[in-house]
Amino acid sequence: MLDERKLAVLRAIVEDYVSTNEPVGSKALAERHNLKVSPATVRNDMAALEEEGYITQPHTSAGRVPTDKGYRLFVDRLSQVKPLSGAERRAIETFLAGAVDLDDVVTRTVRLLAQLTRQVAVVQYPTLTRSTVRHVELVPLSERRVMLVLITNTGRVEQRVVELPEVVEDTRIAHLRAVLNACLDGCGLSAVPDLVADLPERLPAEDRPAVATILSVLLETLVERHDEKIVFAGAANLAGADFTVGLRDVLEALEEQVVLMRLLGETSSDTPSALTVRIGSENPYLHGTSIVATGYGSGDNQLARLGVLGPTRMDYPVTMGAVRAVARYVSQILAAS
Amino acid sequence: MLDERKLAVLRAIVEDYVSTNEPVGSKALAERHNLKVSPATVRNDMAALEEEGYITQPHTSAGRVPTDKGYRLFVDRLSQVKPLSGAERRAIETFLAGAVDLDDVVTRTVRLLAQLTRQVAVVQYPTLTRSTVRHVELVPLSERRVMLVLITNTGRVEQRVVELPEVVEDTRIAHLRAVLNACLDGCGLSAVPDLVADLPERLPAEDRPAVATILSVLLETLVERHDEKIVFAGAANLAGADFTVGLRDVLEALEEQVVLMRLLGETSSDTPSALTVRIGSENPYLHGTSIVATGYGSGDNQLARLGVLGPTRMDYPVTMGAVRAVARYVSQILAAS
DNA sequence: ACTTGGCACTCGGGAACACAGAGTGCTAGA
DNA sequence: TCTAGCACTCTGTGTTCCCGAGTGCCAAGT
Repeated sequence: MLDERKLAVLRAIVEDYVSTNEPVGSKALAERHNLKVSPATVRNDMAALEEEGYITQPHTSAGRVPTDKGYRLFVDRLSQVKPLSGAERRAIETFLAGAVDLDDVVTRTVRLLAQLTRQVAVVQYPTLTRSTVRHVELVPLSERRVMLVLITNTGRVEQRVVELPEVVEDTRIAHLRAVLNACLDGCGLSAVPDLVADLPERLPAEDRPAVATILSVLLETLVERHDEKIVFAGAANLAGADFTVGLRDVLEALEEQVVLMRLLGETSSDTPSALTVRIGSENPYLHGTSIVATGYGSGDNQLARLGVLGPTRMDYPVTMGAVRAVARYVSQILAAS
Repeated sequence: MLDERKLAVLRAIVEDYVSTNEPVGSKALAERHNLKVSPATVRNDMAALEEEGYITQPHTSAGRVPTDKGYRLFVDRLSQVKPLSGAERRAIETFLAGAVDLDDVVTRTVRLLAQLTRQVAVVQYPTLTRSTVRHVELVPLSERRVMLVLITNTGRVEQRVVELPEVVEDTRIAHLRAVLNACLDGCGLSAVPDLVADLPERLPAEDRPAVATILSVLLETLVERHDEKIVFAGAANLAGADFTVGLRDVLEALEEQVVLMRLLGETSSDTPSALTVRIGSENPYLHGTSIVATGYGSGDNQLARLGVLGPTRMDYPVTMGAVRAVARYVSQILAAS
């Protein structure tokens, strides 16, 4: 059905269209790529490709444009991820190495990725669920208020102000802190609910109301942050691009955490670090855009996802290379800290 | 020079143009607003207004459009801030009251403001400089690493991992923590450098290298966050608007903290809570856009600024009302926590 | 059987043009 | 000082026309 040359034609069409943003015709194709056949032959191949749904023409007597299906075939079989240049790799490394805390790592990552790909970059904050507790701190603020601070091994810090049901002395707070840390230090966050379940019973009865309140806030903190924050950067890169869907819709999606989460997709449990490419109508919400994403995190412990979003007409090999490289470096940074 | 009726004409032109986005002509003006004079008279007034530079016409034989100078006069003398409806006020209150921590307050505020004004909202994080220290925490992570956590009275938490020059026992860390808290608790952040200056000398000589390292990180934390983070929301609202400057430039400015900071402007020290309106070319960088901003914070302690950015052609009375109201409510929330 | 050159056909986009309508400035009269 | 009338000047729109890029198909060549 699709012999070698037809695939070469498809590849050429995708590459030309991506770089020129104009429907590509048979004549130009035969010239620019040395296909060693005449425009007429190319036309026949193009007709076949159109028949199969890989390309289409905007109007009669215009050049051809790849369809989503065409891009899909291109990504799957006709292209290979383009690695970054040495200079780019070094730039990434030094830029990310300057980060001072987790927030900073994420901010730098998202900006870097946006600049590198000239698309919109999207980064999900590392999930807490797989993190472990490094320290729990209780800071008395006033007689009946305590600040609960939770520090994880990824450097994340969560804090909540807890209103106590009754006055609790500082020494009792200190004791509770010691107990909590002895109990939780080094444990995975997902194990926390089980571990603290019988805690009130192991403490003096008079403390129970306060302890129960504090624990409920602690658990709430874990749950609330389960669906994690997502940030984006590079919206300015959308200004030039033309989507089949309106620019407004794209910007709205970017500010809607839930939609963005769906777009980034789930990390497939078997190959978490594989690149996911969603093209045009393959996307759950935003048709007309493509997404290149991957999981990141240290080693086998995948923490979250990052990727870029752009028009369907994007340079997939380069974008995929950038996403993969950035994911690797940020994983490295996180593992080191 | 400008009698009462001419001012009325200018007001009518601004109002009409803002609502229709089309140059407004003399005939329509005389009809829609009951000026009780004929179109011809209006034309004479318009000629005068144009002479003075308050309005202009895009081409000969098109209606008139306000200039920046015209909007300025409108804002200063011809309009009054439009208060929000009761329903809106209640909605703001309940929405902001649901915030769980400082991050959440800021996020909710910026979204709220964007939705309310249908413009891009910009909120600066409360500055640390005027905050006071509520607690300093040192958490031993390993033999030579300590996490420094700084908690302020605004609920802000800053953390840094400190690499120590030598092994320090936990008990000595605990002692240092006690000393630090005794020294700093309740003090303004700006006073911290002075307060810790002689600290190393008051401690055993063997601890000095470690103490010096920790203190330098602490001071660094204060300095680094001095220029504060700014967030925005509602970029989707830019999609419809037309700026004289390109959409791309606006989006770029929004992602550039420094530029955004300049746009929000300084809180004037004498009347910190006054509304600042910058129209078109009055803006330092982004000509063609207007900014309505104000300081916020509890009472006389102005913490930071917030505002909205939109096209010069904006509904100033409504926008100013929304900005003012949101600033008040968020100040209230912050004061309570 | 595949490739190639030739040829008629289609359609989008740009240039040239005319026209209606909105809005203006000006002048004369109330 | 305001108003009515009038001639003038634009922009935007609709029409027409034509060029050129690109196609599909067919017949001839390898």
